[in-house]
Amino acid sequence: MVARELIGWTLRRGAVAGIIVETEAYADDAASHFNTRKPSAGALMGSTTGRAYVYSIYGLHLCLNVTADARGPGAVLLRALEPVDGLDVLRKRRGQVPDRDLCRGPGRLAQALGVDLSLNGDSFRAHFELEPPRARPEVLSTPRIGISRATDLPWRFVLAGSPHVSGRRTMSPTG
DNA sequence: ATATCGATGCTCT
DNA sequence: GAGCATCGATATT
Repeated sequence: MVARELIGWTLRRGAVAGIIVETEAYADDAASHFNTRKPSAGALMGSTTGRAYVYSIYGLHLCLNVTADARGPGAVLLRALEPVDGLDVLRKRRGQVPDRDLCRGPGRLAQALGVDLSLNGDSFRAHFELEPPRARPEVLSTPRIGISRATDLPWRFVLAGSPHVSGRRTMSPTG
């Protein structure tokens, strides 16, 4: 699955870069915009590869996806990065938040990268650059977050042990 | 530390 | 008119 293989890659946009530490896969399942937003998103997810799919959610936030076909419709939602370059730009765009939260969560990530709706449908490579990981990262899979359908599918992928993944922290601090 | 809740606009029915 | 692939602030332990 493409979403899994993207973990550990470095995503660059201009002076800003971060390691992809969290993704989710959407295909032809009940939670996917391929089904729930069929007229607008369906065509993009169903018949393109390597394009940006950007949408607004809850009227306030944007989310960034890459369309990718794995013998069927699909897209990968980029949920979190570990910032590695252009921290000053990220802080400027995100405001006064802890560095850990600069790109932790899909809405934050989109804001930190300066993503806007005009990118929707463009070639992903026209706006972003991807560098492969040096070593093979340890990847965990979990159910997806923030959806109410098809919650049983383990299509969320995270870099093991990364403090930059989104979601509530349930672990003790002494680690 | 966790739990709850409101904001706000786009898309589909 | 309803429902979101969310975030940040507030209230409570």
